[in-house]
Amino acid sequence: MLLAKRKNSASVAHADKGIDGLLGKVHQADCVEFLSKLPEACVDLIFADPPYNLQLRHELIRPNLTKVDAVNDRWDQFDGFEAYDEFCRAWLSECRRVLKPTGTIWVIGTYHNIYRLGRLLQDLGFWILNDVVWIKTNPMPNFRGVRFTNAHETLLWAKKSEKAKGYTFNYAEMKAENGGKQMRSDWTFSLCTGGERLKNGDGRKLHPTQKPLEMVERIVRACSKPGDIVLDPFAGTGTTAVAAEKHGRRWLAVEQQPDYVAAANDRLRQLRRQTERPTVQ
Amino acid sequence: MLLAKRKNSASVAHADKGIDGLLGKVHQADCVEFLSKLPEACVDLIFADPPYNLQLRHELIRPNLTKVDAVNDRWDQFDGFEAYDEFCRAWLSECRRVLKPTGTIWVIGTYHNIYRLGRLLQDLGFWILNDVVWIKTNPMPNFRGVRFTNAHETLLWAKKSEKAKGYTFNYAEMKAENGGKQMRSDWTFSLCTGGERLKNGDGRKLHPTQKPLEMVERIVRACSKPGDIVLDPFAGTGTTAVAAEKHGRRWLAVEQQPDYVAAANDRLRQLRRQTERPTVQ
DNA sequence: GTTTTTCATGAATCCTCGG
DNA sequence: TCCGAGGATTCATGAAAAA
Repeated sequence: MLLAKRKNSASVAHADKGIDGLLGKVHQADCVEFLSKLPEACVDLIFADPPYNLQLRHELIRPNLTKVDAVNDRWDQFDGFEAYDEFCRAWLSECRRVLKPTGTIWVIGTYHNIYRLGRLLQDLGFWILNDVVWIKTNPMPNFRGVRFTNAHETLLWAKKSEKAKGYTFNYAEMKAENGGKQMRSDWTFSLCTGGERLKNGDGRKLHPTQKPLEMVERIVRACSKPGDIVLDPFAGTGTTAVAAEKHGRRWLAVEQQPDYVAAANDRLRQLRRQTERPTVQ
Repeated sequence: MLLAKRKNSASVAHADKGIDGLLGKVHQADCVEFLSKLPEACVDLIFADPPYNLQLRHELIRPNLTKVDAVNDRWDQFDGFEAYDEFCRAWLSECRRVLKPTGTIWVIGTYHNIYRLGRLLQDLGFWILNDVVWIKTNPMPNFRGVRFTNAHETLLWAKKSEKAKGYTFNYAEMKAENGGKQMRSDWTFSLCTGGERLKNGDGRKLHPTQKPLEMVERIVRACSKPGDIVLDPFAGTGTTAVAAEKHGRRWLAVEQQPDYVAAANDRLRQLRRQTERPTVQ
């Protein structure tokens, strides 16, 4: 099946050619199909921000009677937990295959999906190193007053297996960043807004869930070395690619939706322009 | 099997007698066996602090060459994830059975077990309302400098099913407690230490993971009403019972280990004495 | 130009009751 | 099970508009 797919695929069969030719680009492709063509054990760090399967059933109206612009994109629709689990098992398995034994993976989610992801990681043989909580300084309130304000998301950091050795953790750099004390598992960042948030032609958010660049940069700096290869299987608007490039890591990224791919490539072109010719004072 | 067990059991068969006679006591029993004898839909709130399945493989030595007193009790030993899952499926199923349709359950854990518990909750039909992170002001550092300081634990709050209605959430009280703003999903408490921490004869901690009373009190006040019935299937040293009693809730608790049961009952006797005859000024 | 006010908005599983 | 009415409900931030 997989072999047949490979032969029929229009894209280059790169399984045994290394991945040099794929680096530094956001590839428009299905994530699992793309990963299946990569050679084993070829990346050092993975950052994955998959669909959350939010299962939103109704509209939500604010107290001022405006409607909340919720995540209702096609890519977040799954036919129940089983379908979501199956999808995640597929991409996580491929991630594990392409991860070097010295590499680590990060996954982000909310209570809607993170418990499924965490258990899947463990079932697939990954070994969790930490869970980290992103504490949001400015979360959306709970308008109906029926729950606690959902003010955090969860990140999981895992190595390839219990026995895997030699993963990268830049302890000293993290300690320095935290004012001389060990970096803890609770990280505080604001939502991605303002100039950092990519907008489309109408001035509206281009992607519903763009992550704060600073947070992804911390992950890249903590868990990889300059020259390492960083992979993002759900690239979205390319935040991981930007973080990797800013810190001298090599990278490759996959994204299904063409409009996100275009936006990400624009963003990266702009970054490179700025780097070559820094802002005039 | 279960029926036979019931007949042979020394404890009273209380399945069809209500649970009034069981209230206000810490029962020494196997949790699943005890719960299986309770009638359906008889409790309003459950707080469960199950074994974490820490999977500690080696001793951990501090930089000053002292040994870390880790959780290595028999009750935290499981034969892999599968055995742990099976155990949790059993007690969570019983919890769901005895929970009223208007009731909710809280479960606490770390990355070692919380992803298994969260997914199990979802698979059993519970509906997660929030995950809450307990941010520790004074966590144990990571002595080897190979991971981030593990500075939080995770609590899950769920109702009996997606369709379940009428659960208790004392929104206004929580908002007041948080200085007039909605209570968020990140809670900061210090570890249970000092006078609150129960000690045995040697002056050593009696229980390895005694939870901060203030945190459990918040849960009791947020999610139950005076007179409601609170259940703790892993009572340990009776923190949930103390919290319930302090706030005028009825309660019942189960604990396997006789020494914990004795300590919890001592603690509750002391609380009642204080309540009857407040401290002389 | 400067300060103040208004307004928009963010990964959201966001109600209850009676007919 | 669905529908409609009643009623209770928001925080931080940045941009735009107004003073």
